Amino acid sequence: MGFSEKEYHLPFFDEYGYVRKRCPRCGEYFWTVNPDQRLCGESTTYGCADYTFINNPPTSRKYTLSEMRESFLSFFERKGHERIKPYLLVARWRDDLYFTNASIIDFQPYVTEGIIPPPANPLVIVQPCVRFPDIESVGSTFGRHLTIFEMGGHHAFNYPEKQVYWKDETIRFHHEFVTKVLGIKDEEVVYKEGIWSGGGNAGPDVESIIRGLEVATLVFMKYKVVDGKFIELPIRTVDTGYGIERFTWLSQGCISGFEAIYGDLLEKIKAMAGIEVPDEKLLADISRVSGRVAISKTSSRMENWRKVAQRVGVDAQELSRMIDPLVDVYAVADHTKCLTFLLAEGVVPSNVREGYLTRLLIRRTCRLLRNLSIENRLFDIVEMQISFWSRDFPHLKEMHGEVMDLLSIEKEKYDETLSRGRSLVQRMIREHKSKGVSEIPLEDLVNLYDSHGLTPEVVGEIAEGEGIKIRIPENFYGYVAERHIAAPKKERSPVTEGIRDIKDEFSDLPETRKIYYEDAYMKEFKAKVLRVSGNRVVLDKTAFYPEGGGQPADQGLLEFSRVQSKVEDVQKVGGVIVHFLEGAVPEEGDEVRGIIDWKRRISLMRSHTATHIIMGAARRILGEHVWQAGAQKGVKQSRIDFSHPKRLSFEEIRKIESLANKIVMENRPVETVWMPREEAERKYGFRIYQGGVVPGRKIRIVKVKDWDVEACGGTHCRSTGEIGVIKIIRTERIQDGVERIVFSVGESAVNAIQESEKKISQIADILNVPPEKLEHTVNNIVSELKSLRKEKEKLTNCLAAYLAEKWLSSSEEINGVKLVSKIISVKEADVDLLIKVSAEIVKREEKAVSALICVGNNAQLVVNVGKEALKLGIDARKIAREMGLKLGGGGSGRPNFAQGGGTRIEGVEEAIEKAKEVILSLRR
RNA sequence: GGGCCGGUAGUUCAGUCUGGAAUGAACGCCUGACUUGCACUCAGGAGGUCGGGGGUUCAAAUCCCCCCCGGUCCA
Repeated sequence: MGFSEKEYHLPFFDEYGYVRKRCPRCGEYFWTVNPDQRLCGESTTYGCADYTFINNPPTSRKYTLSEMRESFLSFFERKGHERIKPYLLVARWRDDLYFTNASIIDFQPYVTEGIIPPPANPLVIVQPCVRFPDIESVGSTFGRHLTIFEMGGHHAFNYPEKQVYWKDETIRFHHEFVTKVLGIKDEEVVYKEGIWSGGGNAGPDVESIIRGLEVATLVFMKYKVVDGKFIELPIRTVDTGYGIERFTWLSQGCISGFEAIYGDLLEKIKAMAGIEVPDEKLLADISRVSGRVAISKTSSRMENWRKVAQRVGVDAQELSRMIDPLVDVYAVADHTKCLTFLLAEGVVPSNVREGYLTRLLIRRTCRLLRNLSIENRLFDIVEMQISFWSRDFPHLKEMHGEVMDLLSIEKEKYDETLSRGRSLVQRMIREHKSKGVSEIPLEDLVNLYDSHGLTPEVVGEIAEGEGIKIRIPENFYGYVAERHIAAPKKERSPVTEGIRDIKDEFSDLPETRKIYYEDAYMKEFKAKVLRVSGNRVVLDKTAFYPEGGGQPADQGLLEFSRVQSKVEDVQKVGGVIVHFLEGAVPEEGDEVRGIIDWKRRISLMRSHTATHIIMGAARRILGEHVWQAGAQKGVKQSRIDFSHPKRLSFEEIRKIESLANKIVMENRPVETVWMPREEAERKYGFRIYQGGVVPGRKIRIVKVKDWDVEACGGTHCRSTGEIGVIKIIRTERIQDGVERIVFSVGESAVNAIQESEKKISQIADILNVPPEKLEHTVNNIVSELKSLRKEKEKLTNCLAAYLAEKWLSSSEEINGVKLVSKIISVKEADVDLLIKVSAEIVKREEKAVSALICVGNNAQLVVNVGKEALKLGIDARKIAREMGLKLGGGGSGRPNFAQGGGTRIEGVEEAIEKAKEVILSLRR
């Protein structure tokens, strides 16, 4: 779907003499002031242009990143925009993506959907962004792709009743910035038409191309995409993205964006790795054509080098050898910055979500460093990144300790994975070698990567040392991905079905007045019935808390015309609260009395406030990386999940518990206030979003005095003392990097303590010792058990030797072998003993065959054949099988030893006879 | 959230597919011999609820189900 010329044909273009053209190579429309220009001028894989700013910048001077950022911000400030502080890298206020990957993300969906007003309008922001999809390209594209970068955005939100500015002004602002502030000539600036869509929104966009490099995208968001159709949005948003790093590179005209961004930091990494910088002129030539590089799942780095080599006129292999180390250094600079910023925000590397992406980044960095033979410098480089970026981002310094801790834990895990993997691969290789296979099959490579995290490169290294070949197909990762897709998908039943059913049913009703927010201690209330539908009742106001924020719904009674019905469940549908009754229902218009099950409700309130207290305690004991990852309150037990890289130690749990109870005992006030979202964010930071996304223009802030502040919709105690006591029951590990604390409060906590006390005292009673001597006694018992077991073993051996001797003396000679056959009751000897006796017999008499049956509820038999008897052709398996059949079962084993059995115990005599028969028949 | 791999001696692991004695292997540990001493070597020894619980079976480390713990890939 494309937009017509009308969408892009702005007064600005006519005024400045721009003409519209279509690029014959890439097929895109663009605007230029140069009537002779044929191609669009963007350096892409189509080859419409090269970077012509290398060693020849178009700006009037060189800018550092910091200067460029400031120029951008202050220009738009002068143009009436308010400067806004950047948001977090981890988009914790959204559930549809992990990282902030554009400046507009900060204002979606609440501002763009019109739920809350923007913090300023128009506004300007420089937002650090993280993007993982292009990670493969970082380095090879000389700075066009980065995993972490700063996006400058000036945004205007146009409401039907209030227009700020739209397309023409936006392009004029951009043009003035690049020409007047940066000093780039008009004719250098090409505008390319485009369509932007993302996050459910879409609109036309204009990309700004200067000397081959796309430096900014000006998006005019005016549609919502629903079922593939564009629907006009009431609020039209100017969404611009200026690549601050790209502008900086452009202004410096250096070899790559990395020189421009990192300066001496890059030089230090180069020096560490001892990089021989290739010929400057050749390097510049490569950089100029690097816009053609596009690495993806279908095109490898080598393929791209072939393209570049062809243009520059060198051998592709040679080019790769020369330039790969430098490209790796570029990627290291980028990745270490990114991981430093992420860890500084408290992201815990794990196997899920943003934690997993962070883990990937760290592991990738380690591999790059290994390529460069400076694996041991990871921490040095991160140190350098922290001090380098602290100038502009002071929080990095504050989080220095946390960053290093998280990183070293993760590094250790990776090292363990690798060394585990190494021995695994070695064993695998030796097995292959012993079978005469000279190449590791693809299946094994996939398995090693998928199940053990070993990349084919790592496997190759080990294989080389073992002298075995491996062949890595070019599309290895694509192949692995395909296998994942092939896995069958499971159908999931929609749990919200019931809710969806009633959604429309009550949508015409006014919002229910929430008494539980006005007075959380209201136990009874009077209200009017607005709607009754089946067992579902809606009132004009209610003190029943509907399920939400991990707090279960209230229960209780609804009383009307001297009838009481049980309130089973309470749900919120939009702003309407629906009560689910059991039994009789009132009439619409009735006056009813609601009675809350207060014992339940107060327990839940205590649990909820306790959750906030524990979060505060965990953060203080464990560190700033502690973020809530989920919570559920209950009457008996509640749980709270949070990010943390290690299992909690017993000591840590105790500290958290003690600290939490200290806060309880201090009886701190708990305050709840409603305030505008933007004000809350400004005042308390993004920490308030512990419980996840909280919709709405005004949000409810719950404050435990000088301890914890969170956006929360739950009901809370007035002061912490009401909780009584918090008892941590246990901890679990939900996922790598996510710990769960299960706890009880108040009465339930006391019950839990009493329960465990009871258990101890019961155990003490069983052992007949006072509880304080339990440990000692149990130790004694265990060691006694062990020594008794050994003793028994010894005696069994003695007994076996004795019985063997005894039974051997009553053996019968059959067909040249000495058959010892016995039927023994399980009361006299169990199978284990018989096995020993049997072994003893054939050890003593090599011509012996022992066939013993143990009879109890079933019959189990053991057959041993002595060495001499074996030579005569006697097979224990055959005897055991035949005997087993007589017992209604079967048997098997090895030629000299076999077992069998069956349930037909009356067949034991027959079985023995059968043994004799078999011996007769088997004799060669 | 889904897929895959693993849990056996203090440690690293065989054994699991194809049920039948854990004489398990190596390293480590203990005792002794050799040695001025150490290392090496040799001889001997200790060390196991086969992650837990159910089921199938005459018989389960092994097959089936559930749970716990660890690893890993993908969204």
